Amino acid sequence: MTSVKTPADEAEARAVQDELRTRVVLDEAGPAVGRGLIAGVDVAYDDERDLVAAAAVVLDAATLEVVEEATAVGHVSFPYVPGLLAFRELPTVLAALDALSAAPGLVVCDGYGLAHPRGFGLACHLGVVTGLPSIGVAKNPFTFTYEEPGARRGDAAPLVAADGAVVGRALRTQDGIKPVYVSVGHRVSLDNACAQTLALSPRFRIPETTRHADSLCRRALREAS
DNA sequence: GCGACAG
DNA sequence: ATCTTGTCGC
Repeated sequence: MTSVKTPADEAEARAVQDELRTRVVLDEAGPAVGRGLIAGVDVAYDDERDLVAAAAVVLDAATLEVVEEATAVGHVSFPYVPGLLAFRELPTVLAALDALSAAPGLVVCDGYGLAHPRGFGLACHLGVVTGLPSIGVAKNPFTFTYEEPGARRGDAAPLVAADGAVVGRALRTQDGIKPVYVSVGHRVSLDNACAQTLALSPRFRIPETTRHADSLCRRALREAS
């Protein structure tokens, strides 16, 4: 059973990130591509009713078939503040992950990991509190910059922070389609994170894990009373 | 000081 | 994130 404390304010949230960031493990390669179980997580909001629904969908890495699904519904406990997304999403996401019958070998998050103002995005936070290998695959470049990668699937370019540090990679998952933004979460190398992302995106821009989790959390939100 | 800014 | 049908294209 894992959980995330809800900070009283933004300053406290940043302090929590600064403390937890020291626990991120970056010297492991991560699971082999195409083997084991991979979970995708995502959340949907209903600000009117103050609800948040999270979904965790587990795929067989070899076939990309769904093998298990879990959802959780809760109340919005923190506002959306760029850089503090984890405090808004993780409490419910962790509840959904806890409902799975078996721990996955990798968790794919909808957002960033190391590519973050304090080097501790959503994917790092999830990895540290669960102990599971994790990566972040975001749909937007946030505050980072990159040179346009080649036009073919698999082409990539470094994702760079304002200070010049490479914090991830802009990765083209489909020919001629806008890239996704991959960064390391916990216990996975950037090369492996990109290889995993490509393997999970054989047909669409967004990884199958995230696609399944996205549709499931929306359904869970609709069916929430 | 004023924006910009993952979801 | 969310408001949102049909439609253009492979």
